[in-house]
Amino acid sequence: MDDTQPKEEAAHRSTERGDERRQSLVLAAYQIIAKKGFEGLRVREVAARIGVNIATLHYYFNSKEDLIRGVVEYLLHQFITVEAPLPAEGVQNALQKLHQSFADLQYQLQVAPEMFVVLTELHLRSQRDPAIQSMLTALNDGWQMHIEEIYREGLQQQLFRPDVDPHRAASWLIALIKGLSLQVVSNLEHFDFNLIATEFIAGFLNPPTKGEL
Amino acid sequence: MDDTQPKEEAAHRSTERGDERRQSLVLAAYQIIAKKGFEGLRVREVAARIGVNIATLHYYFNSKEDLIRGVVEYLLHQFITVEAPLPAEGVQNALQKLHQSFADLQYQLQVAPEMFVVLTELHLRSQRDPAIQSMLTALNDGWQMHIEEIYREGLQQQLFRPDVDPHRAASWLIALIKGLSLQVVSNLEHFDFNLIATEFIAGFLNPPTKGEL
DNA sequence: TATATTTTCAATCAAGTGCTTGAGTGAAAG
DNA sequence: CTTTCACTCAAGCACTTGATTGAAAATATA
Repeated sequence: MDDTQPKEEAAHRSTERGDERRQSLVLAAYQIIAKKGFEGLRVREVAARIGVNIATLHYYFNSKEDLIRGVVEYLLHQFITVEAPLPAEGVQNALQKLHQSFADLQYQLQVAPEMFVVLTELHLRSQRDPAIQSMLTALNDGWQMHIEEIYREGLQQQLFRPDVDPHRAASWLIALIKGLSLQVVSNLEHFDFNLIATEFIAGFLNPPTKGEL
Repeated sequence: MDDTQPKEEAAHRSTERGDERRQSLVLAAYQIIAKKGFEGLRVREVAARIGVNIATLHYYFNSKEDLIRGVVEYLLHQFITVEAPLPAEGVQNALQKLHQSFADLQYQLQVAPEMFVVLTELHLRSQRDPAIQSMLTALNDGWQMHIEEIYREGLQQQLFRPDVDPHRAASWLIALIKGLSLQVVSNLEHFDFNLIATEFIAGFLNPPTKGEL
C-alpha cells in the first residue's frame, strides 16, 4: 500500500502528462497567492490561467485546501533548494559561509520576491492551520540549524567572540532576514545586503575590529 | 469646509451614539482580521458580532473597504500611542531610551499580539493597496525617525562607537523587531526581549565591553 | 479492433458574498 | 400635532464561490 499519508491529494495515478498538469496548476496558484494573497485565490482563476476546466482542477486536487497544500510543498521545496549547501567551490570558512547565506537570500529576494510574500502569507496562516504551522516549523528549524552549525564552526575556528551563543546568533540572523524581507517586499526600504552582512557578522567577530567598518 | 478627504467614510453626521457604533464596528472588524486574516473578514460577521443588521453597518461605512480603512486608522493610532514618548519618569539617556523602546514592544507583543498580526496583514496588503502602502510608510518613517533620533543622541553623548550610522542602526532595529514579532506571532520561537535588547544595543556601544554580556 | 481507463468539459448546485431597498422606530424640533 | 432627524431592520438582489455531475473525448490496454 502506498497510503503514506492519510489525506491523499487526488485519486489519479501518476503519469507524465498528469504530473505536469498538477505542477502547472500548483504554480498558477502560487503566482496568484503571491499577487493577491490567499484572500484573492480562486480555484476558477487557477484553472483558467492554465486553460482547463474547473473540474479538471478538481480531478487533480480534491479540494482547494489540497491545492494549497501543493503550493506549500512547492514553496518549501523552492526554499530548501536555495538554502541547500552551495555548489562548493573550494572549502569555505564559517565567515565565508555566512556571507554566502546572505548573498543567497539577497539573490532570491531580487529574483523571486514572491517567495517571501507567500512565505509571509504562510506565517499568518500558520496561526490557524496546524499543518502549515508544522511545515513552517520544520523549515525554520532546518534553517536555524544550518546557521547555528556555521556559528559553531566559526567558534571552533576562533573566528567569533567566545561568548557568542550560536543559537541566539542564528535566531537573530533569521529574524533580521525576515524583517528585512518584509521591509523590502512592502517597498518600505531597500537594503544593501553586502553591507548588512558585513556589519552583522562583524558584530560577532573575535577581535573587536576597530575602524574596520 | 471640512472635506479634508475626498473619500468620506459615510454619509452620516457625527453624534456620540453614532461614533460609538462606528468604533465598535471597527473594533469587531479588527478582531476578526486578527483572528482570521483579511481572507476571513465578512461584513455580516462584523455586524453580527455587535448585534446589528448588515444594513446598519452599511449605514456607517459605505463599503467593506471603508470599514477596512477604519481598521487601519485604528491600528495606526494604537501603534503610535504605544510608540509615543514614555511618561517621562526623570530624564533618560539614549541607552535607557533604547531599552525602553524594546520594553514597550515586548509589552505590546505580550498584551496585544493581534496588533502585530494585523500589521503583518497590512504589510502584505500594502503591495496591492496604495492607500495602505502610504499609511504604512508614514508609520514606518515615524518609527524610524524616533529610533534614529535616539541613536544620534547617543552618539552625541558618546555612548556609541563613532562609526555607527543612525539610519542604518535604526533600520536594523526595526527590521529585527518585525522579524522577531513574526517569529513570536507564528509560535515559531519565543524570545527574551531583555536579553535581546541588551545584546543588540551592546553591539553598538562605544568601548567594546568585553565579558559584559 | 474492441475494451477499459484516464482526462476533459458544459452545466449545475447550495451556500455564501457585498450591498441595496423600502419600511419603519423613537426622540427632538417646528 | 406634524415634521424632521439619526438610526435600525427584514428581505432580497445580483453575483461569486467551491464543488459536483454525467456524458463525451482522448488515451491506453488487451
